[in-house]
Amino acid sequence: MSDTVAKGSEIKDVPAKETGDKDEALKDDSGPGHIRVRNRALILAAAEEVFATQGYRGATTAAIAKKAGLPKANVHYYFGTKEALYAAVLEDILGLWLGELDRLTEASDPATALADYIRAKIRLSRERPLASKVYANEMIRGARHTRDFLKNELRNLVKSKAKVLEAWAAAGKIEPVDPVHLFSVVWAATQHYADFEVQVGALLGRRQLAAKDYDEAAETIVRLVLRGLGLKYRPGE
Amino acid sequence: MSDTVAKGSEIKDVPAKETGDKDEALKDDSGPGHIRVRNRALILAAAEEVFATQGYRGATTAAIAKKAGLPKANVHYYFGTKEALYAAVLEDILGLWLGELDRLTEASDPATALADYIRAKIRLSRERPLASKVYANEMIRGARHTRDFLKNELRNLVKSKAKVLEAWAAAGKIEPVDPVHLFSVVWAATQHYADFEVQVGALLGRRQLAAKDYDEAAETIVRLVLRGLGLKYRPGE
DNA sequence: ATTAAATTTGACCAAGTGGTCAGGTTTTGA
DNA sequence: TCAAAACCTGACCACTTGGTCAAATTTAAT
Repeated sequence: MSDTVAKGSEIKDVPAKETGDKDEALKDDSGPGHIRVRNRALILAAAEEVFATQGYRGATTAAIAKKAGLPKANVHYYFGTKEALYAAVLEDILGLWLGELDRLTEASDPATALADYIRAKIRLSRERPLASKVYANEMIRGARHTRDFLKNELRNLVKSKAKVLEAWAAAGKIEPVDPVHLFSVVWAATQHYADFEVQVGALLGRRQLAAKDYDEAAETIVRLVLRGLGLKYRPGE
Repeated sequence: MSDTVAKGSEIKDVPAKETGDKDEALKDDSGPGHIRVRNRALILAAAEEVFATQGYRGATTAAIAKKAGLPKANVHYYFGTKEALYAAVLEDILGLWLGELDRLTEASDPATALADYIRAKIRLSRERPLASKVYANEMIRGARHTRDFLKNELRNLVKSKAKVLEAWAAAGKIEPVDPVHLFSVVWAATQHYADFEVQVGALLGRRQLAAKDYDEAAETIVRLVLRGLGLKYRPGE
């Protein structure tokens, strides 16, 4: 099935017109390829929502097209197959995940860096819950499209951050901890507020989570993590 | 669509033959209704696996039937529609979730009770990862079949356990904490080892998680939670 | 033994599904 | 101005899907 993919690719394989060409300011207004850029963005946003709420198999190209305000054939014109579109959505999302870890450096203060990282992750859960849901769905289904990313990029990144934790521990700044389990707990806890939003909302008696809820969630997680590593945490910080 | 469900229900609406009739010992060997009990169990187990790994829409009744070793029409004979089968699978799972919370009572020791609860949840993630995945999928997709459960049973249970936490705090045994966020973190962290098993495995460089991994995960979570509540935690406990 | 109830199943169907394509329109660059 | 490239899209297709059904077989109870 997936080997019958690139059939009409002669038409679609345009120079790719990567966004960051020259001037970012006029990236979606005019100029050559601006239609491509705009429509791809429309489709990707629609696809993220449909994949997040319906799952991979539940997402239909027709539903994505409708949400993007384009005919279905147009979706296939830009992305070829549903699978390729899904891959493109995932690609977008993976970048988000890797970004925030920059805060954790050997030179930074453990308590501040960890707290900032957790708060940034919670902010991401609030601002991009759909991205988180697509990713969660992908993991649950066995990471068929993401296995290489997990085993290479993500694993290496965690390894490098493990060195930071070890350095902090060696300097007596934190207590030793298994980095994989620490990151797992932080990711699980923060992403929970995107993926299980409806459950948390039900428990809090709200239809939607409020800004305050995300803040309190972040503070709870920060408190557990800092204390768990032997650091001080003052609620009013 | 869902209103065209119970058409041939005259045939299927047998006295239901609930399992726990009289003698649990011979529940699946012989006697009237034993075929019904056996086949329903076969189908439910197969459905849990297919729903977990393929999502609701991705699960086909044909795949479920094949995994159960029965013809597809037989699946519809016992459960009517795919949606009803999904509901039955969820029903099974929800019971699991509510069970373990019994450990948290006002009379029990906070550190022991919480540690036991976390370890029990991790054990569940290890023993029933498919159930956890089906549940996670259901939450991500907006809890369409589970909203009442969340707003009633689960919310009330959390409210009653919140009283336990308050009592502990009032007695000076733990520091005050928002119960919803505490449970959210514990559930997120423990269920992560079922739902994101493949990610944790990739980070640890294993194909499958080992018993040791689950134990270390549990200890990490216990450590963060106990310390976060101002309780002592000794690694060698 | 007899009969009613329960179970089994191949064959079938209407409604989608991802994907294709030909022929059109618009945009772009020279 | 004009041709080439990019873009658009209604109509179409092969295949899958959940669900149905009638006829046959097995089980249960008297």
